[in-house]
Amino acid sequence: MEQLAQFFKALSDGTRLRIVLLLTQEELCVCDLMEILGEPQSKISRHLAYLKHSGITENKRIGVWMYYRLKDSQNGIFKAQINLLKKNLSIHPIFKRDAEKLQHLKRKGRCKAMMAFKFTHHSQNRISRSK
Amino acid sequence: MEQLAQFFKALSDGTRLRIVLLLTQEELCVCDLMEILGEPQSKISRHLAYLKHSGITENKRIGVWMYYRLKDSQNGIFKAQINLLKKNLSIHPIFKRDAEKLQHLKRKGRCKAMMAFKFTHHSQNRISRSK
DNA sequence: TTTATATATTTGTTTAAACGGATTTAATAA
DNA sequence: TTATTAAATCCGTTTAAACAAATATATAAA
Repeated sequence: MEQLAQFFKALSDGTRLRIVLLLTQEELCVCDLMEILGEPQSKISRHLAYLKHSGITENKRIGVWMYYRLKDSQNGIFKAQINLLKKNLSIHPIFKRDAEKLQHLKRKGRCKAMMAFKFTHHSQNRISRSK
Repeated sequence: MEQLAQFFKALSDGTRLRIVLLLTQEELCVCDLMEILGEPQSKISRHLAYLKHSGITENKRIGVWMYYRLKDSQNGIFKAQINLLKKNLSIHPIFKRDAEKLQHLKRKGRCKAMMAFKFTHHSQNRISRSK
């Protein structure tokens, strides 16, 4: 009960809703989300921490980047509610725009790729910085 | 967007979740909800006002009683989310218990019927107090 | 009219979030 | 080692809710 209320509280903020909808497409790092949402880093990080604490997301570190995704072993009710949201919000202007920005970002190269590109042009280091 | 966030904020409180789930069964007045949830009047009223303000419920007065129901012309997304909740929460102990209490209340007579009963035994007034 | 009842609203207090900007931490490159 | 970058956390302030208890309002009964 408390868990369910907390789930809805996590969805009761516009920024978090946008993040969750984007994460239904694929896992993303903080800088991807900063770029797509146009919000400052501390704000994105704070909301991601809130989503994690609410049992909605989980994350993994890859080098300097922290990737967030919807939690695999998520509560079945959570999963169903989010799937329904995804289905119904595909035409909503804001979410649609965010999804398009994500596609654009993928085409032009995400933060990781961008950094790698930058590094290859400043030095002879490998593309991947993974540990 | 803001409307959607507000919808989820309305569902982010245990008392309001219980009220919404009960209202999926039928319209109820404040005293019914007080009895089922075992919460004080001001708390029930406050949460009902919040749900109304969030576009989830509407109400009508019948005599002294104010009946609340899920808004007929509700946002389609809201309706879908609530339907899904209803479907998935029928086995949840708290909501199940609330639903049972409601059935019991209907069998033994709701507040309106109780008051009418009381009045018929103290005077010769009609059962219905409706204007 | 006065009285009783159902509900709404106010009051005063407490707690949770939200925010931008600054700082800290962790990883890696130089 | 130092420098750089991504991300987390802290700081100080502001706003929204939650609550119980008290009071106000509306309706209908006596």
